[in-house]
Amino acid sequence: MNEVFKALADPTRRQILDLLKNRDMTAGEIADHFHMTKPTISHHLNTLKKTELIQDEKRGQYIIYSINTTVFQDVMNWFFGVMQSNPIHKGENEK
Amino acid sequence: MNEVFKALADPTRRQILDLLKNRDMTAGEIADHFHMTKPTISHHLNTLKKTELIQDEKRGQYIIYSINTTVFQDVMNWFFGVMQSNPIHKGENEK
DNA sequence: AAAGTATTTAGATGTTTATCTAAATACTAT
DNA sequence: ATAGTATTTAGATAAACATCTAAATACTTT
Repeated sequence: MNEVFKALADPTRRQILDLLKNRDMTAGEIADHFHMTKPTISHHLNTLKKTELIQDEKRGQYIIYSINTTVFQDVMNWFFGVMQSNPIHKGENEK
Repeated sequence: MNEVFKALADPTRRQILDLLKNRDMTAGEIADHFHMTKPTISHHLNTLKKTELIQDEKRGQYIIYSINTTVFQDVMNWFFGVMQSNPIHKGENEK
């Protein structure tokens, strides 16, 4: 879970997720959207893959990346948890 | 927005938010929950404050910290955006 | 005003991380 | 098999970050 948050902390990696939400893409296509070398993007893809935020599939000489929304559920749950303050103490902010 | 994600990337800072979701706390009370020096916690509090994930209020010799859920909305919106894949292309993952 | 408590600021240090270039691997097509 | 294309691995470097100790600031109480 900590690894997921760390993965999301980088703007390039979040942009990759934004790209993949529209359609699956090869590593090269993804790299073409950035002003960075392919090895750098490959590193970011690997970071995302390790957290299972994305998955890859080899097709011929290409590797196709796609988003995996399963892990997002967990992150969302943490957010919901934080946003539901304890009602006994809620309102103290306004004092 | 990038600063918010970077702030959330540290486990100690997320734990601070977990503490503050229950009740407001002084800097000292927060620090007592961790095996770290007070300056270190102070630094984390400052990072959270800069992103407006928390706010502080001076009361006498204490400084009371509280959570600010406003910013969480923005982060949540990003997540919702990523999780709604483009329907035209959705389903290609299963191929 | 002096002493005590709460918190932050300053400065230093070791670790992690984003990025690069160069080289390696893997597949395709001639 | 050779050449070409796609992608990753390895190794290096510089910047960012978490943490510490020591010192400073600010408030309270005697």
